[in-house]
Amino acid sequence: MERRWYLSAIDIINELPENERLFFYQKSHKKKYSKNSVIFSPGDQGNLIYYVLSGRVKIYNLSECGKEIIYWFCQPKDFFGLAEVCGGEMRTVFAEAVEDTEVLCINRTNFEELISRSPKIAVFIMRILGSRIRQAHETIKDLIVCDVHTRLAQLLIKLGQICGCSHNGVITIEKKFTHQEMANMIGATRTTVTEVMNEFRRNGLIECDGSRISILDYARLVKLINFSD
Amino acid sequence: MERRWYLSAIDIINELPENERLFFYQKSHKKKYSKNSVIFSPGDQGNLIYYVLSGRVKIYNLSECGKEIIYWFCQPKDFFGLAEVCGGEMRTVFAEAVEDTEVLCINRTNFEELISRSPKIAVFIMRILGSRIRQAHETIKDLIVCDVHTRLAQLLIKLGQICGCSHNGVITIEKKFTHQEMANMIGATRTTVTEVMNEFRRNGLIECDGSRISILDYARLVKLINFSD
DNA sequence: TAGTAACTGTCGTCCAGAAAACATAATTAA
DNA sequence: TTAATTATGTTTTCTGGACGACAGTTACTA
Repeated sequence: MERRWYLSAIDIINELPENERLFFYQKSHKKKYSKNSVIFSPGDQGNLIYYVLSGRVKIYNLSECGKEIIYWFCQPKDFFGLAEVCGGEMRTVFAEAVEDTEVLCINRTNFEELISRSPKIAVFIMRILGSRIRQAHETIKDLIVCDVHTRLAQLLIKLGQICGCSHNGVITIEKKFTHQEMANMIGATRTTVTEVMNEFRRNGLIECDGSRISILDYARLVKLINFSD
Repeated sequence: MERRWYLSAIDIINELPENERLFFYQKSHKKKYSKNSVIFSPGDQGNLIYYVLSGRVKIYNLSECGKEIIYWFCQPKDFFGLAEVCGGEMRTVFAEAVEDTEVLCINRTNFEELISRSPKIAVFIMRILGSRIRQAHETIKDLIVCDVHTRLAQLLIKLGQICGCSHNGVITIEKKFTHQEMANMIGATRTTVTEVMNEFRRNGLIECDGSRISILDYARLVKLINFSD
């Protein structure tokens, strides 16, 4: 199982040789976005790559009827906005700061210069893109073959891996995701998520206390995934 | 709307400067696969990139219960196997020749050498990867918000764009896709696809004659998509 | 040229989960 | 502190489309 789900697979900046790292910092500039502000929207020209320094960014889309589909959340050390930059294509998704967020931006020209100076970066970026493709494929598969129970169990496990703290067997997810957000991550309705969460709780798989979710029985949650479908 | 759907967005080889193209040919070697042979499977080490010369390759996955999920078909001039190569990761999908197929292969080392000689190639490849990500995201959205009618209408339009011939208003898809294959492309069952195809036919949207599908009323098919959801 | 295999057409049955509609917390703002 | 949001809990109805089961067609292949 891949560790960092919808996130980039590697902390590229810190794996870079010293001089490339410096060059990256030189060529990028810092920007700040306050909570709930939109960083880019579908239709915008995709000329910037973003690297998260602090905060959290939601990558999502809206259907014609207003339903939100969340593809992933970006945390510090993640890149976003990569997919459209090389062709200068239009954005097809929204990026929105869900907390006050600081990012580094680098524009297309500088990015391409960076690549030509250090092909190693290109390879890193391709790894990130590759990992995103694999993730998206897995999501497609899950939407087709798994029911909501399974998708939610999977989501909990993934969230646990990304932003959970393990403490004698119990994994606690501190960052609060609302049922609505979880629903939008797995393509379900809020009500169904509420129901299934409570079912999981009644069965002793998880425990919810206001601001956090605890995975009590990781093993059984995993089993739930494998024996579905 | 993007023209070349699940396919790569550009004919990279022929956009390349002469000497890089030659270098590409030098460093790659030709392989042949007969119809129905598997090129790679999940779990294989992903050390090769493939470029299709002739034939057709299906990129797909199988769920635990044996259901096939088709991500795309590769045609001549398409790359596949890109996503795992830069990290040398394991394959997570199947690639299978659905016709007798000839490909050029290039291994990781040579590929990285190629990139370092010509950063332009890296940019091209990133464009392909980016386009795949966008496509995958659209598929995810469609699975979540659209019903089978809409997804099938969309599929027909896309197939028309990729392998259709236009002839005074009628777009004919010569390449035969079975209902089962179409179902596996949109995450539906074969029976439902059969039913909806017949409904489309009864409504004068399409016409099926043995080996080909004709789109009679493209405009109405498009309208069907936009007024759903 | 039959015989088998792979597609297509059509029907019932059934159920996961969407949709709608409220009631009740729990936060946030003012 | 109180109003106004925003999040959760629950129940009831309704339906798209999966699933299973066959019969009829077309197309390989031997």
